[in-house]
Amino acid sequence: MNEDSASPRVVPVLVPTPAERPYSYILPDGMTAGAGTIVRVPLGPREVAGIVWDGETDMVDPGKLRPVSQVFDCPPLGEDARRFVDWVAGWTLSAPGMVARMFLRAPAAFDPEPMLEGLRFCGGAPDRVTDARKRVLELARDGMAWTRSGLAHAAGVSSTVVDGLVAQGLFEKVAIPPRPVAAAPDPGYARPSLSRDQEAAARTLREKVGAGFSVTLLDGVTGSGKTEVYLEAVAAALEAGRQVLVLVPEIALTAAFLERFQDRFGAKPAEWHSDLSPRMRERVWRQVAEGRVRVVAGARSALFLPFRELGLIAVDEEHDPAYKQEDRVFYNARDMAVVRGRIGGFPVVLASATPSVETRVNAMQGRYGRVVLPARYAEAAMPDLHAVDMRRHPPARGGFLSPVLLGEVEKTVARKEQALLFLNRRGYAPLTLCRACGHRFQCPDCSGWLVEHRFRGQLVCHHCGHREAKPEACPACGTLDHLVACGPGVERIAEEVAARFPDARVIVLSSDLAGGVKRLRLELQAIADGEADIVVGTQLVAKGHNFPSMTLVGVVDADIGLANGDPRAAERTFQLLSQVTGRAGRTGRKSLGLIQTYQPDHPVMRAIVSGDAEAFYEQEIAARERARLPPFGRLAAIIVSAAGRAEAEGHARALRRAAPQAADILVLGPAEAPLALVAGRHRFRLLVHGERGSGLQTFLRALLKAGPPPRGSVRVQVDIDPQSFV
DNA sequence: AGCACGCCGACT
DNA sequence: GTCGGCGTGCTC
Repeated sequence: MNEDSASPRVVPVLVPTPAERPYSYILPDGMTAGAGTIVRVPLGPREVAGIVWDGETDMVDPGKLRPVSQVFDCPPLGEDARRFVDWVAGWTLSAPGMVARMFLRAPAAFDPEPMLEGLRFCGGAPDRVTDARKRVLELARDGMAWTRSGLAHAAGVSSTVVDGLVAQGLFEKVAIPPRPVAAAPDPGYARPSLSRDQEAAARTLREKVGAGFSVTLLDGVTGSGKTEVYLEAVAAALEAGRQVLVLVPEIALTAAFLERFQDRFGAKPAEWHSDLSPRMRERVWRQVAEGRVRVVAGARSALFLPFRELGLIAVDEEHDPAYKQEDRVFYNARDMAVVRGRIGGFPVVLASATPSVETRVNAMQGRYGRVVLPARYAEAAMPDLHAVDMRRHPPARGGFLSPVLLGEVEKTVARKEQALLFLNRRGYAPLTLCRACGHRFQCPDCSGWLVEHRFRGQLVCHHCGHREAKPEACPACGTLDHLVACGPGVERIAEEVAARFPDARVIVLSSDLAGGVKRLRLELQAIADGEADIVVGTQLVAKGHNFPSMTLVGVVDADIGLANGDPRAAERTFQLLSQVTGRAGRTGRKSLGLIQTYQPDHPVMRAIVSGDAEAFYEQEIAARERARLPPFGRLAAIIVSAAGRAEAEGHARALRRAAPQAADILVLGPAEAPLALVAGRHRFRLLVHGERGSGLQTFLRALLKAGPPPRGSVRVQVDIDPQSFV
């Protein structure tokens, strides 16, 4: 260190505030903290965790400077991770401190995990030898360290037996390192037997590992064995001594993935998702930082774990909208994974049966590599797919299932096989109205209808969580028993099915299942074990499960996602329907997919039924190119929200007026956001549409700087690459 | 993002 | 007369 010892050393520290730059702190004498070190610093009235940053410290009034209060005994955040924070902040127009905060999501993990208290046999004999004592000593004689309860348990005795022996001085106390959250995966544990196609794909991916940055689309239909293939890339990275991250859209539902991983590597990966207990969270975070965890399977936030030797990211189901985070820092984990790979100089694999248009185009234009798995693996056959024209086969009055679909359900159940009825709508009915006066139940804080959940007897808002008991009488006109449910949700479909097939075992699955993730996993396992005849579920059943005896998939309302004017609607619907119908026939039995629609001639329905995905993609890509929409052009949304409608609209208009001139960038709006009122806040939206290669972020920064600063309840958020753009 | 300070309604 | 609502402003 060549600093002038007379002047205090000042370090930049990124703290969790929306400030544009790191704050400066004094590093007290005797404290060392290089870039990446996690420290505790005073911030206003509280103390927070921050990260020592690099670069110049800001000139700041020396009287304001406060000292770093603690340097945590924790591996520092590496150079790559720091550049990643800077990049994500610049791309998303978020404050770097807010991005850094995502890396610091396990505060208790900054202190080392306490050592476990262990016991080691150090010789000698007890005063009296009993059976129980003999069993304990036999185990302990090898000189290994045991925990008190572990030793008692292994010997099949009560821990008081161990205590007795300890009291006699037969054991010495030793410290045992904390237990790893996941056993080490062994790349050679079970080499898979792959088909010729899989083998070729796996070889391509293996060759990417260790050869610097690359992105490869692994494109293969449901059941073609994508997972087995990219697990070979994982094996290669492990052999090279690198850590691996596998991103999955909804980790809570991917028990199946964990098991396949275990079959291949002899151990499960560490999991990372919002449902982890705080204790587990800390341990995973810490052990990732220490390099003790080699593989993490996680939701999008796992991208911000402190890996020290990351050498591969695989993004499973890369097209899934769940990768988009839309609060605080708006980011798409799939795209940020690519950035993380570029910074770290390692390969990224994007896997999907129905890739996003963006990724397809990137592969087509040669920016990404592409590996195709053409056929279903082994005996798994594709289901026979048909559209059911609801105009010609209408359901019975009050029902939503056509006679065609009901007939097939009946046959399936009679064969002791399983049927899945898919409807992407939770609850019983999406709208309740009064037949006497026409009153509709609306959320008091949002511009959406209240969804009836009959099982709970409630009306629920799916946007803000507001709930109220369903009344007997209409609150507007007071008429009793005249409230009617309009439209179906999964609960209502289950009711229709139960009435028609009273002896069938019906399971309803949606994210609001009581009992949380644990219960969900149990139910999914029960289905896989054949403990249900008919499953009624939302998109949550569409993702990655393997239900061996499922031979019929019925899509109750395939038109749902197509109604709005969103340019991504067709792509979304195509992906969802492909995924759902892919649940059928995964073990080679003859299987059927029926798609109920009022527009059987819609390109999406034709693509699904004919299996001609290529034609569909070509058409979608051409349409995007014509409209210069992503990835041919670039989009950003500016969302202005406020307590009052006028306030929000006024600020949005002011921003629009402040927009600088740019030849290749257009500002549209403001328009009332698709959901104008959420949780009591009114929202308006500007859409910024630029050419590819236009300096979109620079433009946005200039726009926000030129516009009035938000005041009062007004809040401004920027969403780069918005998922829904109406 | 938190957190405190500060000025206006229903209550120990 | 106080407790508490959330608007406003600041944090190296």
